Amino acid sequence: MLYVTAVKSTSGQTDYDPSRSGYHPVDHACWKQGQKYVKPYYTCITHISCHTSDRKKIDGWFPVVVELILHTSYDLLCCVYLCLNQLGPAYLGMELGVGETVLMKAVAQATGRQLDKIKAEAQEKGDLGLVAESSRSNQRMMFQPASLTAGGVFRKLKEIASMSGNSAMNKKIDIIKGLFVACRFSEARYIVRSLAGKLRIGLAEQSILSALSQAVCLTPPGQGFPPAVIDAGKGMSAESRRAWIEEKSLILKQTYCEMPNYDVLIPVLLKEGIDQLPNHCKLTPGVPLRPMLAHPTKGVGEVMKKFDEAAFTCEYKYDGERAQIHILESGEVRIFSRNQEDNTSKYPDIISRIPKVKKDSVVSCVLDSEAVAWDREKKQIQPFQVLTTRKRKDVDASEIKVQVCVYAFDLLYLNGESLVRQPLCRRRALLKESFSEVEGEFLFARSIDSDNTDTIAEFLEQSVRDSCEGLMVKTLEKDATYEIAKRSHNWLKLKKDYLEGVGDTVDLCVIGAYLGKGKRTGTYGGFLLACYDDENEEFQSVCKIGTGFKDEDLEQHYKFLKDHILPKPRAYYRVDQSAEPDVWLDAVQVWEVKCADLSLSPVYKAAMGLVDPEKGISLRFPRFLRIRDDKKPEDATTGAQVYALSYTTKKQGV
DNA sequence: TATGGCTGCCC
DNA sequence: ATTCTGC
DNA sequence: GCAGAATGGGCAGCCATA
Repeated sequence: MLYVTAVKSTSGQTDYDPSRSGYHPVDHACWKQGQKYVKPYYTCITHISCHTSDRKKIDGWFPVVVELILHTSYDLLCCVYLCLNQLGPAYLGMELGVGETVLMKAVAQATGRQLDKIKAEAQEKGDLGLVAESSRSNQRMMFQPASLTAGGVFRKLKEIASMSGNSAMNKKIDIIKGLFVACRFSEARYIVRSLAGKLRIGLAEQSILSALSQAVCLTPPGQGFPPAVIDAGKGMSAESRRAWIEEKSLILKQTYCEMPNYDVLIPVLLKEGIDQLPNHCKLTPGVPLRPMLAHPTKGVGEVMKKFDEAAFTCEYKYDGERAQIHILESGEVRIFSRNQEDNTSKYPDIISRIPKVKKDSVVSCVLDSEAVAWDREKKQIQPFQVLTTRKRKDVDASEIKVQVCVYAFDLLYLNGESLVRQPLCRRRALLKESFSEVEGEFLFARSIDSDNTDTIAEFLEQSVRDSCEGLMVKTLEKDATYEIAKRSHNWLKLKKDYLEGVGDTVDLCVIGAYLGKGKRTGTYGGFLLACYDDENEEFQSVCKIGTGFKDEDLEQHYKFLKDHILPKPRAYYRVDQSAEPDVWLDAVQVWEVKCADLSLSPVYKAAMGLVDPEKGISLRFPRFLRIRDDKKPEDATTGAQVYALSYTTKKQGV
């Protein structure tokens, strides 16, 4: 028999719809008393997508949570992970090892269609998930496979992640094909998106946490079944109800920031309740916490306005890698990345220097710092691009070629006590009391506590001269805690390239375009840019660009450029195969583009031969500013000018 | 055993 | 990383 | 201002394949 996965409409698949008004988590659940409770996969993710606003998505998802609270906490955990598209906490390092390419192969095999056809259709639809959903499986089944459950899908994803070694890819593809065969409704769409790493349901971490809070507030766990209280907010005014949920939500969010592990959090939330959560899940050395991030700022004036009268400090913004260094009571040291990945085995050199930089008073702590490449001979900071060449796994201290200096700027935990609710001035004082500096190994981030505009502007200049990216600006007392849940971007960052009319801009010619995905389906999502090399009379690729466009800009570009499509590239285009665009374009328009830096590139061709026989120059963080209608393609920035920019400003990668 | 493509993670 | 958009 | 989703360069590590 031929099993057909294609079902266009998602309506009418079942009466189950937790997002409809008047939904009752007992009476209307997709489960009847006496049955073994199993959460179907499609009821976990599918229906969320039909909601338009975030608020509605949360409102639509929370009944699902309520239902799960009432039944099995394991399924709740699976649904949370599925909706977040995570396999587990980042520091456990589970990864699928599956991307677009492998997925397309799997879709092609499962449907018996040509890989090229799948590719083309995915480009046209801007979503491989939609292709999988609308394709018929060619798998011949003796029996129709059991329908997918949330737990079942989650276990399969973990199984895929666990595979390594010989022919692992084929085994992964087999599992994916097995999932496709069992897909109903629009499940294949979400399976594919999960595997591709972009769920795009308009609901992510913050909304999940909000929905979880709302659910445990209104339907407290642990009531037994059937529950006496379904809506604990009944009778409250809409306003006080909202405020109450918001308040409880902050508890969950703050706890999550300090213990970002749902495996731990969710069972405790269900057993102990939201109020007790902070008593059971605390900031713990050995478990990474979410780091404070910074908002970009367009100048000292904006900093002054944002921080108003509050006292603040300006620190160098070092160009390295965030390193959250944990010293456990046992003496063990662990190092985590900005995204809570475990980098401990990457930095044996940092670990071995901890005993000499920490004071004896320190038993346990969590440091916030930046690890920066350091040239020991010249005693100077090295560019970010040098840092990235370090080995990442199981590094042996004796084989390290790129040394690092740690620039510490915060202390979040000390000797059994969390400092995240302390103001920065106190945390910084404790940091300086607890550690001593060693040149080239461990230093405190350079800072000044000044509110003088000129002094700050000069400090910004100096930071750039000292190989930094600019400044981080942080209040010292007012709103100066490290409470990520209250404000995750509580610091300001000030870089020269944020200033209007300052920083490097180049005028580049559009020579190709890439078809957009997701919300950019139907227009170009990115473009290939080139400089003009007057020496060889050729256009040399410099970078791709995909940000800085208003929606309106994208529309305009699409309409204008469609009349300049070429069947094949001009003979005088220099483009690496790996950057080949979906659509070649005639060199007719020049764009002004801003960047933060220049880099030595194995892919892009600008200034090739000038800077290196094999490598060209590319841009770091390129973004679109505007069309330069006043410039002809031959007036674009030249390869020589790009080269000049790279060394006159002592740009780092080059 | 060497290489090249893909993936995930830094920024 | 940067940037834009809807709320 | 927040949350989410578009998109950038470039590296090591891993796997498939020559």
